[in-house]
Amino acid sequence: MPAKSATVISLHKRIRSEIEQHILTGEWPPGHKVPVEHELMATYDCSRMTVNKVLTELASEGLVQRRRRAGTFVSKPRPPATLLQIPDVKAEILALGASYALRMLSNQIRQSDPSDMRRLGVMTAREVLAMRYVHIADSAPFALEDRLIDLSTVPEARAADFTSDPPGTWLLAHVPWSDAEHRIRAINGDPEITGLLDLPANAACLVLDRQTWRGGAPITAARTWFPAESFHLVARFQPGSNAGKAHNNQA
Amino acid sequence: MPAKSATVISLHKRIRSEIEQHILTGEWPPGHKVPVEHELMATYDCSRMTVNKVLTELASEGLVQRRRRAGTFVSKPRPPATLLQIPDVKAEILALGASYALRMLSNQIRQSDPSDMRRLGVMTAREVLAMRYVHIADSAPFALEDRLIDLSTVPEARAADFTSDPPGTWLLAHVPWSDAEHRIRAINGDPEITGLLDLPANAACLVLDRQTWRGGAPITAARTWFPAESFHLVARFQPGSNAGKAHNNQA
DNA sequence: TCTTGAATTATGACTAGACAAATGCAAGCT
DNA sequence: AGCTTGCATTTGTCTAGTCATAATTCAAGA
Repeated sequence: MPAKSATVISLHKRIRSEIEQHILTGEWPPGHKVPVEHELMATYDCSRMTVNKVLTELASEGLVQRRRRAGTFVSKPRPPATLLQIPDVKAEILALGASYALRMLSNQIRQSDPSDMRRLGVMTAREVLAMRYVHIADSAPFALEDRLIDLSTVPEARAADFTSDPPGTWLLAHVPWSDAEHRIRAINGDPEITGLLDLPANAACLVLDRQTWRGGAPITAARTWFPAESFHLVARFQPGSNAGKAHNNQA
Repeated sequence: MPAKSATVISLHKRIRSEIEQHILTGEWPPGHKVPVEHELMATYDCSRMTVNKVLTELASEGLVQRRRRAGTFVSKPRPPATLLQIPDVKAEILALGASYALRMLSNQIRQSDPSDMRRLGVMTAREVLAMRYVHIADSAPFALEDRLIDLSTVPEARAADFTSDPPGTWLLAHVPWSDAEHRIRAINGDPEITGLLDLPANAACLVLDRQTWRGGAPITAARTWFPAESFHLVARFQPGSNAGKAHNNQA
């Protein structure tokens, strides 16, 4: 009988956070097989119900997937919650039945300057991949995107090919994230923006700022301009356990 | 020993959905005490672990709150997920340190016309409360709102006083919801809108369409216009178990 | 009256089993 | 080779308890 005294934190919480760590740090990448319940029983010297509780929780949150006889596997970074699907502009365009193309306007690897550091919310310099490109649907500009990727968090991005999949789609498919933030607002477009989107000067645009983290480390910061009137965001949801806090601000 | 054969659906799922029904239909209003675990054990003729699993799940999703010795209670409709806090414009304005006021432009109870029915997504006529008003922050227009409340779902709204709390705030505090949908877009405001918000003609606005349901029944449909540049929406979230599906559309 | 402290009660955590259901795999058959 | 079938593995669900912990209630004492 395992001693249970002196455990300040409950056992299942400890097991849970250890497994989460394995997944979040990338030590257990998507598709990796999590040890079966009997192994975890042995590892943590506890009963099956305890590890089952943990794995069931993680599965209900989508972090892992479980299949009888097969086992438990780390989920692929999921196309997720609420407003999150939107950043995959390529998938959205294809879903509309249009053809997708990417026009890269600029693309460089550089040391982060103060403005980059502010966008990523970090204090120290690092290498970043900075890009600006236009999403093209059926030969017409669909959205303009300005993106920064933190290469110290996502070194794989250095070798990624963004001609078939745009950076947002590539990141969704390859990098698991633990936190995200969206800022949405409307602007009267300035000539630089409207010009790239083939819009009349002063046309309204929907601007989506998106930032993601993995653990505490920044993954990417992106700003996307969508032409107004031709585009809107939809989100459906249940009250659920969303721990995220939402608020709005005046600039 | 309870028979477990012939149960096509698992026991804890059945218990769970029954309790959810009690809450969602309003039979167990916010603050209502859920039977203690031993009572539920007797009701469903099962072990404590089974009802505990159900109640723990519901608690983790925020539907109920549990306190040792006190018991389990239905949660107050929570100021919830992702972008949901935004609709409480009054709270947002007060949080900014400004004074709040409501200017009611129109307010009537009527049989729903075809346009109302489309907004609420229903096929049959019913009584609705239709309002248009401006949220005022420090004597200046902050947002314009057009709202429809389905009085067959929320008969209490008939007697509600919207001079201190605007309808959105009142609903958040009084009516639990099970589903919501947001549509967000930017528009170049037409003169009617910009006039009411003291904006130059053609100024960009952020438009938020919000609709909520309880069970399958519509609660309310609201459209809010926010001046661009002075306002943005922020949402932070984790990948979590958000069952909601999100997508975007072209109009 | 106010405070302290103990009894009570409900949840929280966990165990050590049980049987059911699904499914991947391999052995055997065609 | 391709197909079927049975078996072993793994998760899914559930039981009937134990001990721990928090918090409310209530009564005794200052």
